[in-house]
Amino acid sequence: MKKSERNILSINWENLLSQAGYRITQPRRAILDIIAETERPLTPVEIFDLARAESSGIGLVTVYRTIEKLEELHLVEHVHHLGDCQTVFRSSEQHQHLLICTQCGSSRYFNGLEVEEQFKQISRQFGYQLTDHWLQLAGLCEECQKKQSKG
Amino acid sequence: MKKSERNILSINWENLLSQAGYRITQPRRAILDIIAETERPLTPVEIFDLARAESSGIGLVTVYRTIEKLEELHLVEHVHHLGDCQTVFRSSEQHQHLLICTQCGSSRYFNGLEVEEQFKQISRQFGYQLTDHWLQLAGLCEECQKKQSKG
DNA sequence: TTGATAATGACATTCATTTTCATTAAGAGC
DNA sequence: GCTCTTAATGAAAATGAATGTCATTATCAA
Repeated sequence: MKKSERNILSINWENLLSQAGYRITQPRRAILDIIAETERPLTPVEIFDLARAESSGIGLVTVYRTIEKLEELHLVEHVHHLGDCQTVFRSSEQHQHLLICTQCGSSRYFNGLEVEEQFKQISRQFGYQLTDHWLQLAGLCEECQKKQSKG
Repeated sequence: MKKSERNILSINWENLLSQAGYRITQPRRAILDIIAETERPLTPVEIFDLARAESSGIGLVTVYRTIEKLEELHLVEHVHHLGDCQTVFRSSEQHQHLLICTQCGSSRYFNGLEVEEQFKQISRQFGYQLTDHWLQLAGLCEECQKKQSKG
């Protein structure tokens, strides 16, 4: 990838990693770029393959370690996709929920303030002290709906 | 486990497996019993260990294969617990959502008809054709809240 | 420019899951 | 109840993701 093409998001992540005391290295840069510019969740191995295609010599271990740090800084999060929960996608700014296409994997966040209020009520009703919730919607995106009706 | 103690649910599952053309074997029976009578999600390996404690000689492969069939008949489903999504829990009768304790894992289903209506609206709004949703709440159950305030 | 050390990648290891295959046993048909 | 087909089994091997180890390298503060 040419420097001029680099994603603004990934440059921003570099600054945040730097501020957190982590060093910015070539392998790390390649991994950041890939996650930042991909519109769908990726597995560690997928990131590894993509990174190898760009700049050879990156180790899978480095991918895991970089994901770890990005996760620690809440810049990416784990996501459900096709029965796998190790896939990684960039986080949204606030706490939001994911809407993911079952066909192409393209994903977007949405705000779910109304439903979250209901979650609290439901938990109270059963005597649970709610600490966390996991909500993810899956369906066909507009693009894939078009393709399907054509094919 | 004595025959007289066998879980009604697991006997019912036997009939459904039978009707689907699958044979009822001793190992299968032991696995059904364990899943049916456990009030929290279990990993395949946990089921394997429990089954071995009861009747020795059961293979881990058999556990995987039995889970596969139970899942195919929608009698169990995969659940999120402690960063793992290979854990298995018995399904509810209708489509319901899971409320799981982060401490002891004890789980229960709840009805979420109101929220499901909102999911449809949200998807429409973004042009997605909703096919599936994943909702899971996590928190402390009443028991674990008591223990925590004591300790 | 230098030096402390964070980060790297190759390699080894662990562990869950899948595949293979010879043997066993369920259960339908007689 | 007995026989026979074949689904199901468990041991062992294979796979593959994730983690641990360690000598070498490269970042970046001083």
